[in-house]
Amino acid sequence: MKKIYSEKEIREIARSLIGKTFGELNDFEISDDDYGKGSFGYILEEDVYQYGANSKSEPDFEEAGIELKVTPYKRNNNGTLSAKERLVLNIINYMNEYKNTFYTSDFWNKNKRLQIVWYLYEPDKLRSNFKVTHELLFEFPEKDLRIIKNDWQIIIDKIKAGKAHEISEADTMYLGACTKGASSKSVRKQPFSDIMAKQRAFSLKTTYMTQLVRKYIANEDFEELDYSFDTEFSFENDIKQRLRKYKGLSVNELSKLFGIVNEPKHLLDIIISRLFGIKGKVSNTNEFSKANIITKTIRINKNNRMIESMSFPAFKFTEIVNHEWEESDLYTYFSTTKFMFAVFKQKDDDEYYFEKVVFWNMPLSILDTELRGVWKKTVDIIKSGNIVKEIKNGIVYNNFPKLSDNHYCHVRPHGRNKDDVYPLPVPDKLTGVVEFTKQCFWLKNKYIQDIINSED
DNA sequence: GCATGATCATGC
DNA sequence: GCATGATCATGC
Repeated sequence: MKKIYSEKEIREIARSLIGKTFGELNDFEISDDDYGKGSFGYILEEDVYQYGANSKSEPDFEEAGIELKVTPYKRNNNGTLSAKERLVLNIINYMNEYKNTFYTSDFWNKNKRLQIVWYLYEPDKLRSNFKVTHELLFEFPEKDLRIIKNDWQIIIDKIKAGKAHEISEADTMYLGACTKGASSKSVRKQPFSDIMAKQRAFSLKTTYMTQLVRKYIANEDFEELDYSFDTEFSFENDIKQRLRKYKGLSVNELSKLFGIVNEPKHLLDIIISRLFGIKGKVSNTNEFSKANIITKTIRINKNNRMIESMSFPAFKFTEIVNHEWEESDLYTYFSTTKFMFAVFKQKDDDEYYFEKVVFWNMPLSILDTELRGVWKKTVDIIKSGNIVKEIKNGIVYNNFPKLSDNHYCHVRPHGRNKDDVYPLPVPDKLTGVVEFTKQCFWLKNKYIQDIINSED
């Protein structure tokens, strides 16, 4: 028989879990090998709360209107805490969800109140020894809810446009649509296109969950952006609006305006921070962190050209060869990261002037084709050990995909200097070296330029 | 002016 | 000391 809990009872039980391991909470003797992905949730459902199965679109505790979630966090090498995963919520029913408004949606019905149970993930421990450490009855703060409503609408608009198969987690800020299913072949029908779309679930992004962990577990504070709540509110438009008044001001004028002395290399970055009226980096603010928005400054020279391609974190040769595409760092990075490009344009006086900001994320259609190809080629080269092409005048030429090979993406060095290396899984055939200058994937300047030109 | 390798500068 | 965003240097 189904048990009915009041909110108070739910909370009391959640509190009673703190300090216990999953091994202690589990009635049956599950061997450690049998702890699967969902087993901690299962233990709470079956052994702790014993509420049994319920109808899918209702929250776990229907009468109290509370959904139960168990989720891991981890301690990083530098001592900070992070969420280990996104928080996966209900599967998106493409055929129905679009008929709803936000407040009648399956998402809202099921997830408006979340009883979160946190456990500490420790890589060296058996899973049965993972311990529950914190709990929280979570409701979305009003400021977040405005953004989440907007996120929900972005996902719905893609379904309505017959583009459910093009939905990317990076389309939205806090509420993502992550893939869910046994494999990438888990697909389902969508209402306005014959193309089968990957099965996806609403989820709170890993970065959003990390902020919750840092706020509620580590008790940290973050600088918050001050943005307006217009009726037509969207975060991106609000940011663009407030930056518009600085358009046409030179770097020099902006430096004076914000009292920046000298001309450090990251001057543009500082200016952007000051444009937002914050002390630290824009990307460290509450909003940008939660939404996983990375800022990049772009300079367009007076001949209307973006000189430099765009670099990203270096990859490890030994790790990149061990991943399938969909679990690779490159795929993860571009399928979950949104960018804010701050564009500065050079005029005839050689000075750079603030132009605009452009929000962008990599379309899946390019990520899954072009970037995948470049990534695959790179992996194959590393695996074969066929890395160095020739050494001429002390310059080491390699076989990695070149700028001229692909309109979107290529590979180039990225370290302090060429002696800044990572180990190779296979020694280089030509030279026999067992480590090589750090490399990263770059996005081609012309591709980025097309993106920023297509706006405004 | 472009392609590609190499390196700088800052923050943590 | 290292990771990362950003930019430089050289040869064609």
